Formats: sequence, C-alpha cells, structure tokens
Amino acid sequence: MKKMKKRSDCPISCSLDIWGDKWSLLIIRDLMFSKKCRYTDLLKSAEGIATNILATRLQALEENKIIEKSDDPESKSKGYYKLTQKGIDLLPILIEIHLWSEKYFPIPEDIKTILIEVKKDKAGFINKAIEELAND
Amino acid sequence: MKKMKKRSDCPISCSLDIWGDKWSLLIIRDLMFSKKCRYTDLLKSAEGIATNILATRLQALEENKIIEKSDDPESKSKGYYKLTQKGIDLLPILIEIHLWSEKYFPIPEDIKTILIEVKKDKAGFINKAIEELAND
DNA sequence: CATCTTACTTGCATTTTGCAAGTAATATAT
DNA sequence: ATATATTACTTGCAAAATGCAAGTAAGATG
Repeated sequence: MKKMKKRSDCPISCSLDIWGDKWSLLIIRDLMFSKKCRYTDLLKSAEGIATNILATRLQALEENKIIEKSDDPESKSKGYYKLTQKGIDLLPILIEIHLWSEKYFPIPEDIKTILIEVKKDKAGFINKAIEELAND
Repeated sequence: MKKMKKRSDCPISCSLDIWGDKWSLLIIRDLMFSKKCRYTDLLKSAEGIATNILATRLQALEENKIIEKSDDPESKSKGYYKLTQKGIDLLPILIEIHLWSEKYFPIPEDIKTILIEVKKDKAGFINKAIEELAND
C-alpha cells in the first residue's frame, strides 16, 4: 500500500492525509457506534462500499494505528477489527460532525435523540463513551 | 459541476459528501484562520493545490453554501471568498481535529500555543471565534 | 465430502486528480 | 497610449484512485 505523502506540517492536513477521504470516517463510525467489527459487517453498511476499497482503507487505517485486526479465538476464518485508542480519540470529531449536520440537514430521529443527551453535557457524554469504547 | 450523490441519511456520510476530500477542509481552514480570501492567496497555501482542483472545490463549496464569492468594490478584477455561517459553524470540527492531531503528531509551536488557550475554555474560545468570524 | 461463509484479490472501465499551458478581463508602468 | 503584469480562472492530457464484477483460498457447516 502506497502511503499518502505528507503535504505539510498543518495538523488539519496531516489528519486528512490519514482519514480524509470519502470512506475512512464511515468505517470508523461503524466500528465506533454500530460495533460492526467483521469485514462482512462493514461491507453491509448503508453506503455500499466496494470490497476492494474497504480492503485498502482497512489496511491504511491499520498502518496508521487507527484500527487493529484481531483473530477470533472461536474461529480461524473469522477476524475482527477494532479501534485503537488513537481511533477512539476521533470520537469528539465525529460528535461535532453530527452536531453540524443536525443544524444544516434533516437527520434520522434516533440520532437526534442521542444528540439531545450530547448537548446536555458534551464533555461528560464524550468521556463516558470513550471509556466504554476502551473497555471492549 | 456534477454533484456528489447522497449515499445515505447518515449525518457523517452527508457531511463527507460535501467536504470529505483531501482539499475542502484546507480551503475552509485558510478562510477561517489565515483570512486568505482571494483565489491566488488560496493557491499559495503550503500544500500546493492545483489551480483546476481549487476552482472545482470552490464551486462545490459555494453550491453547498459553505462559502460565498463577493466582488471587491475597489477593483473589478479582484474577488474574494468568505465563509457563510454554515461554513463558520465548521469551526468546532476543525478545533477537534487540531486537538486530536496534537495528541498524536508533532505540530507547529504557534498552533500549540493557541491550543493551550482552547483547552482552558473550549466553549468560550469557540463562541468568541465564531462571533469574530461572523463580523467580517 | 460437498457446499457455504469469510476475507479478501484481480482485472478492467470510469472517474478524479495533478500538472502544465493557455486565456480573458482588468490593472499598472512607461 | 501602449506594453507588461496580475487575477481568476479554463483546457488538455497523463497518472492515480475508485467502482464494479468476478474469482479465490482457507476454514466452517450440513
């Protein structure tokens, strides 16, 4: 897998070099909120990612230590992906994207309900969620 | 300009459909933090965007009401771009990307200094910055 | 032991990106 | 007044990334 060359020292630019494409944050979203962790689960997500794109994105995210692949102890044919701490720490970014979206687009009701909780105590929500994610 | 088709109702996905590429957030960063507002200023940014890519991204951001183009009253050959409220409201996302970057990469000292202020009172910093941006 | 599932890989067409050069409408200098 | 420069792009083309369909290999299931 060819690495994206670092374009500058800007923190936004460095971040985008890693996950600044149309698919990476959706994969991270699935691992974070849906607990989808197997390759086939990720393939089934609403947006319909192509299998070769999924494979290359997973590899890039793994190389950048955002996710890690583990073997399923029950079955040798199954593996699963999970977020590293570096990946879990993207949660505040995903939350802010949700809040921005809510302001400017119609969004699903179930997500709206969760965002009401977020807005009551953003820092508290994030800390709790990060802790839960770290305990998996 | 061909529109990115909406892939799903997910707020993350809808957001990425608009600004989820390697360049859009860098343009928004420049308009937000450097007050670079002319076409040639944006072209000169550290990452070296190609002129045709800049033109298509600006058009897409304008169509999506993230930025708007105005004429310079002093000069007919000069125009400038500025963020709309919708664009200004991306600030919390950019701030969280900065904070994530700071945790995982070496980042420039001047930005670190600003992030110290951000961490003292995140909500306060964001409110003040949004207000200032809206008054331009 | 045959079929199914999982996790991919490969090949190829289409789309997007990147680079270089070109252009048209002002603006500035001589 | 004319020549040069600047601004804000557009165009053409090569290279890279994406998307789609089909294939594959190892392990699980009936």
